Amino acid sequence: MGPGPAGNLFMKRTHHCNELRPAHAGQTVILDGWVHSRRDLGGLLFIDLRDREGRTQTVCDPSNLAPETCDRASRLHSESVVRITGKVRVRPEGTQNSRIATGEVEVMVEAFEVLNEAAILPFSIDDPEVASKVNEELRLQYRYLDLRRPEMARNLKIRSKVAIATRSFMDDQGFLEVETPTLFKSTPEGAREFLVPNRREPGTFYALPQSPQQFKQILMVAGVERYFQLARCYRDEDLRADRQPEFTQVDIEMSFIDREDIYGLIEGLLKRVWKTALDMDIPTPFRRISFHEALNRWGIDKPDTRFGMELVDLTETFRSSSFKVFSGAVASGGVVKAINAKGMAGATQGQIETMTEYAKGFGAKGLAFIKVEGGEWKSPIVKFFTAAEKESLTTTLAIEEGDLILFAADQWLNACEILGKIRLYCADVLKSQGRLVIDPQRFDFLWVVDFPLLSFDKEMNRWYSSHHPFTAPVAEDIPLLKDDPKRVRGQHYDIVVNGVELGGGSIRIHQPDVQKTIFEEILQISPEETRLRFGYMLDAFRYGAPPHGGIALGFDRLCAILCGTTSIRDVIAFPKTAKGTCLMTDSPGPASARQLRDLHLEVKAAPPKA
RNA sequence: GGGGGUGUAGCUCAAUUGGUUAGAGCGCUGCCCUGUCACGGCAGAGGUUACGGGUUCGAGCCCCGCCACUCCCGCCA
Repeated sequence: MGPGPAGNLFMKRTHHCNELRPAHAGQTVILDGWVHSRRDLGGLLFIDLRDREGRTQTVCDPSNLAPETCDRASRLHSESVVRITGKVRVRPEGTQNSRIATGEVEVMVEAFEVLNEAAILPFSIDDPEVASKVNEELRLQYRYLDLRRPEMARNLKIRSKVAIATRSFMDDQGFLEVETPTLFKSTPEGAREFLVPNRREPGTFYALPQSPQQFKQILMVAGVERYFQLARCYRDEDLRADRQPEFTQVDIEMSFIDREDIYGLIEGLLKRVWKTALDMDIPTPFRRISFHEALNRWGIDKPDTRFGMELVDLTETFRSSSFKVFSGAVASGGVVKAINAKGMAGATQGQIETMTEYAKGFGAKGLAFIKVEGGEWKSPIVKFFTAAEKESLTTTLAIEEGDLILFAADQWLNACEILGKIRLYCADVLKSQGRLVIDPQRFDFLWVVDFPLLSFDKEMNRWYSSHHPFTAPVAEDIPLLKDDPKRVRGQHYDIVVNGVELGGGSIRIHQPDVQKTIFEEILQISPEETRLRFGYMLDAFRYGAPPHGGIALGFDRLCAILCGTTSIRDVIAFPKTAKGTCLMTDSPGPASARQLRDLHLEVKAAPPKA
């Protein structure tokens, strides 16, 4: 054995595991890392050493190494941490491995030190095929092992690069990064909040912010002019693949600007991010689509435009049809729309049923469809159609053998949303059958604009803000506010990529009279209540508020898209499960009696069994 | 709160219509092996079929309950 552990005490690694090349041949190096795999040929023994950067093959050759050392090496477990000292050499002819970057060389082990012996692993992490299929429950419990997998390490690296690129870009653009409190106050609107009891005054609570929305507007009044923050946000709502109880936003606000400034800024930011993370040049400016067009053509306010199957309007075709389901819908002010799911005539009973359930979820009675199979239209409703109606369908929907036509006859918004949902379902089915292939390198960015400022709540019989009450109306629509609120467009915008809502924002109201109209006349909130809920903001706006606007991007979703995953859990180091628990730390957990007493809290529900 | 999916060896999965002692690959243990890189060969250990009930002569499989993970709806201004 070479230099003992004592001799190595202050010797650090000389290279990382993705660094050595033929040019290093002859050098004595020290590598630190994890035992990725071990191949014991009886005499020769290969140990692949892995660190964050990559892998290097090391070789124990019994002809120039003490038997005792070889013996110790042969008993190394996977994932033990070792420090290896040895001499770099070019691999013998024919034994190079072109699949790893260091595959032309190897390190002849002279000595090694076990820094930490790994126990037998709960799951293997050296085979990406197997590891990627391991139950997520186990991966989350042993997250530190999961994160060692090259794929997860890559995701962490991309996330870091994107965060740094964002800060660098925003700095270049003259923005200040300002931190805002995470101990905030409870606000009645919006998502359910996490509450933090206040020890100093019994019965009072902080709330964790759903977003820094109010602080960033106050910062504009404070004269910051250009603010951004990678802000942690908290929402106590049920989880999804793309929603965690705590998540990160790229939060941005600017003064003295209009919508175009935001579009240009975000296009520049995303250009920089895509270049940094994927070395891709994305074309700008992005396409802009009105809310109305998005619903009308794709049936959703965040359209995935990477494939067709667009909605077609058939209202005029069926206005006076003898098929009362269609003509009746038109007569009561609705529309008839359809999509052509090309190649889905073979849809199973179960698939048709799933789609029918979607339609029923929107209040429809059923789902009309036509399967074009064997040269004929197979459908329960086609017998009601005239020759002219069939002719019109064939033309407008470009019907061919193998198509599946799906109809919605309802009020415009509902009909659009039904088909929008079904369109996405059909795309999923076709994708799983390999009949719809989307280039993973394709990114369809677009702005959705001209959202309605207000929506009507039928049950409460009143208007409410589609976005939030500080969203400015489009200037030319302000006269409509009192007479025709429905037609007022907000200066709100969403940025969408591949059907994912990446972020949204708006130009805010900075004129007190418009704000007063919105609160008191449109939203019907009393001056007293307005004062209570938004008092400090309205106060701030009295002392010189610049016109301003901003946007927030979902940073986790952004990273997920860049990493090619659909679950943001894959780009968060320590995510929560769908029930909001952490399987590694076993949180949340009960509080001690002492803690509760200090906080003046009494727990009524039985604590979960310890 | 509601609906769907999954749960069998450490991991990934099998197990015919409810029928003998629940199998395979990887991993693990032991032995052999000097150019492997998913090394190879031989042998071996390893199971409360998530958990609790029920039906049955007999349950991994059927029924009821429950737990965990996951996807979706509601929810997320």
